[in-house]
Amino acid sequence: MIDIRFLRENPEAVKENIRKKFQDSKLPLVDEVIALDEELRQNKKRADDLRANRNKISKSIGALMGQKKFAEAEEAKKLVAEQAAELAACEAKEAELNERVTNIMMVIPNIIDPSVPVGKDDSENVEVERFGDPVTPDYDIPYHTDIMEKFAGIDLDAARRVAGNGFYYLMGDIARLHSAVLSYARDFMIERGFTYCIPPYMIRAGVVTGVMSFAEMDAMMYKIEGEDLYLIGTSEHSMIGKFIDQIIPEAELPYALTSYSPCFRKEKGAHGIEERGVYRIHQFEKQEMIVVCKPEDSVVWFDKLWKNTVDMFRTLDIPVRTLECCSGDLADLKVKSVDVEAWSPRQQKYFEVGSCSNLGDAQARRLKIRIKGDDGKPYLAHTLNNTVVAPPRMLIAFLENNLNSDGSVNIPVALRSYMGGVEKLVPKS
RNA sequence: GCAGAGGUAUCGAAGUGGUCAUAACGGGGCUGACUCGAAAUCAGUUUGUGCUAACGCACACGAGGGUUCGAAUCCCUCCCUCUGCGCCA
Repeated sequence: MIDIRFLRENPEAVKENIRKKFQDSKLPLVDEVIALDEELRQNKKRADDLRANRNKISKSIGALMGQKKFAEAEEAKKLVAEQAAELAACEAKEAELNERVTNIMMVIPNIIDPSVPVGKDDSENVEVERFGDPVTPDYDIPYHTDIMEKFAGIDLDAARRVAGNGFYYLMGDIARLHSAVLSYARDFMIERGFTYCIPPYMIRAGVVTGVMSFAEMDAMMYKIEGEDLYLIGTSEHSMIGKFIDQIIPEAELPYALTSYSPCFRKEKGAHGIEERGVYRIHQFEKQEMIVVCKPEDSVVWFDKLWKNTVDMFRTLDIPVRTLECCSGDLADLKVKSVDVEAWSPRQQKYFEVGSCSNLGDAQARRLKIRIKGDDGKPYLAHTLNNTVVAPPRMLIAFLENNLNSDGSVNIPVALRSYMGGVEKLVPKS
């Protein structure tokens, strides 16, 4: 959500931004919202004047009653009654205009960073940098569930009976590997100065609508029957929700937090939920990082954030690359975003394991996350978020890249202390 | 889950239908005076949002409705906190 004052003063810049995102159908909304906003302000002025007048008269009634001038008080009451209908009409109009303006502002995309490459869709995303050699071994890399099954590490049949498609049982060494990766990722981020958090895994509707659009909510969120609660789709939801309506003293910033949570997603309409395995599933776990900072610091934080993920994957001997989201593929709330992708030797391509986003002040404006400056004036914060690691999807990359020709899986040095000291996992069959 | 008490600015807290609402009183913060400096003392200052060229005006007393000329105050619904009892990892 952008500042309507900015839109009012720079309609051409907002239109240019819409064109860059290939959303030309939204172009008329700019002039429409300017006109509606003008009408809203005029209407508001009139309503304010009517309220001011009513307040004035009401106050005088109090004085008249005190002096026992009841007849005059009755006269004054009539004056208020005369304008009551107009005020009611104004207030109804105000509410309606307000809603229309907000609805439009919600779909006007955030102003993208000048560095974002212009492109129509995900096919035009731009590889930024590769880290590590994407090696292709001379032996076959099996499908990830087949690797897991060699370790008696996954039971999808039982999961389907118990919960349906999109769920999994991880077992034995594979389950331990899953927990080890999360524990390692947690400590990795703590060492880099982030504060570890465990947030609520359910949030109220009021928080949900604050952190995502209605369409996203419908496609992603599971609702608890009979309660005003939703299962979180990522800890970002409850972590950003933590700051709703807060005015944060400047001295406390930045908040650099790393949070763990299970994530629940309906994946309604998403491609791939039918695919066998743990690539796209209804439930997974994630170590996340989020930053709330001063506006001038968000650009620097953005680079620090994605580098953390790259570094973490490199310590686990997984080749990765960063892929910059082009203008057309960038979600409307985001200023800039890069995906971290891991190399899949089986598929001979990189696939997404994390996403780093700078939301600018758009999320803060919706959620009223403000900073109190030294001069006492509050201003909007900037927010960022990034995936540290999200297993079990991450295990696909881990297993494929650390698999040996004999079917054993290397445990990188960094992870060994979390795996009881073993250097490699040897299959059971 | 039941019963009782409560939710007012940065904190504590008064206000229970109008002349006590930017909000008493107290603490804290900031500015200044005194001081070599500090403490103490004294004086001033200290909510947010929207609209306005400005003066100002409006809105907000947990949230949302209602009654009223007028609501922090009365009524309804919901949320949260505390205390006790019950239940429970």
